[in-house]
Amino acid sequence: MGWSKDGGDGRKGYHHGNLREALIRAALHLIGEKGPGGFTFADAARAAGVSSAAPYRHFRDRDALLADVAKRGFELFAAALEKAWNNGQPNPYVAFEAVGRAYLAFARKEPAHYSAMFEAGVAPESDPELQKASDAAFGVVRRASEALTAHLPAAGRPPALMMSLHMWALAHGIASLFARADAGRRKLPMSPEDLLEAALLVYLRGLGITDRPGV
Amino acid sequence: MGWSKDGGDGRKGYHHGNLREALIRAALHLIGEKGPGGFTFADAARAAGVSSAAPYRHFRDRDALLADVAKRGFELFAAALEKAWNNGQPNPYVAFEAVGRAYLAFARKEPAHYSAMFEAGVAPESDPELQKASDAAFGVVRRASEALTAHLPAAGRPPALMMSLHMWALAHGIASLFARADAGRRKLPMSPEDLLEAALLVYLRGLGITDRPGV
DNA sequence: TGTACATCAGTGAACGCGCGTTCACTGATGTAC
DNA sequence: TGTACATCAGTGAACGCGCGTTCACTGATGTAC
Repeated sequence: MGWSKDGGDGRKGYHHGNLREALIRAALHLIGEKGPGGFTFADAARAAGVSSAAPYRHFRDRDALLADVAKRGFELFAAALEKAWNNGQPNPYVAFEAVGRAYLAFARKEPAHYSAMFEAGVAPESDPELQKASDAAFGVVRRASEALTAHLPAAGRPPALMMSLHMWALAHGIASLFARADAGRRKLPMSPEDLLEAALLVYLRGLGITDRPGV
Repeated sequence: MGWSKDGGDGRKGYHHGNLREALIRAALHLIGEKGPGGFTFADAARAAGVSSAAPYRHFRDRDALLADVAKRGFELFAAALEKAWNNGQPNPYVAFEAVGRAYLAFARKEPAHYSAMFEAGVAPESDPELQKASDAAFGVVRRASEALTAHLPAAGRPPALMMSLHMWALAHGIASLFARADAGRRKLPMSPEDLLEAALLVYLRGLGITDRPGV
């Protein structure tokens, strides 16, 4: 709807004006509706109000468009996590919880980005920019883990890398099983956010982080 | 290969003999190669050495076949977890770890089943048998969690349902991110099994389960 | 300021292809008597 | 034991459809002078 010929996208007659952006938005819409598999180049062109040959001016093929969607997704994701982390304010414990909630919120609010990022089979190594964006997102979790474990006695301190992988996997598992938008979602007798927060609480207690440190 | 006309499947001339099974095996092979999206009814028929109209004698459509694959996947999955749990022997702690390893092993050894179960958008509620098989698999984790928490003082004892959801999400997250077979797999500086075992260790310590109980 | 020209970003027609699905059909199998 | 018949599980030809991709083309835009 929004992106056809007469939409507010700056389409000016023969030239679209911003077809690249319009195609990406169309892709997001289609992926959101039918999953990463049920999105075609031709469909995206149609949604953008343009001939089926036009997308080739902007993307090598369908996979190139998908990779671009994944890349942008990781950039948005990294920004959302970074914002939630908020430099560890007011304290690392509270900020870490906020990161977890931001993770789930992203999966729920941006299902198309999320599935392009994690379920479309796009290899992060396939594109340096994609890799970079993906690393940036994980980097937030990693730094947050480092901040949280920094005050523990060095002797039994867990590796921050390991902790961040645990948290990433946990959040991803909860998002994939219980917070996804499509029919595959499992029923849950509580909110995904509560489930994640409870797990975080137990996990941190297991690490010896028993209450809000610092301030 | 194995399932064409002259394979060892009991094909006897005009009648295939066991086309239903052959189609399911073909589907598993194709999903394993190209993902749940990249599998077609026509392809499955071809792989089974049969005309493209033949599958309609056994499955209403493509989705019905996919649902069947998911159902069988859950049945195998439940059996594998059950076997690993081994009635909590030699003790619940060791047995629980074995369940976690079995979870990852299944995702790795049966990628086609796994993605049909969790990533193909098949709704567990769509078929009572599918739902039952799915519940059975989760039931193993749930019972294992109950056995592990049984010895804790009733006062601060965590709900076994919550614990089992945490473990399920954790194992699923690790499997999805790091143990999948396709291009989407993330690199990991350790084995998925080690990562899961370490997380389990921390989590159980957080619950107050500090060492192997019982015996 | 106007004009000529290069470049860009679209068109639209065409192609081959494989998929899903239907249809009347027919070979093989099982069973009643 | 043999035969007639019903049923089952396939065939193969046909259809409409949408996709991906290529092609020569052309309208719009920007710029040198």
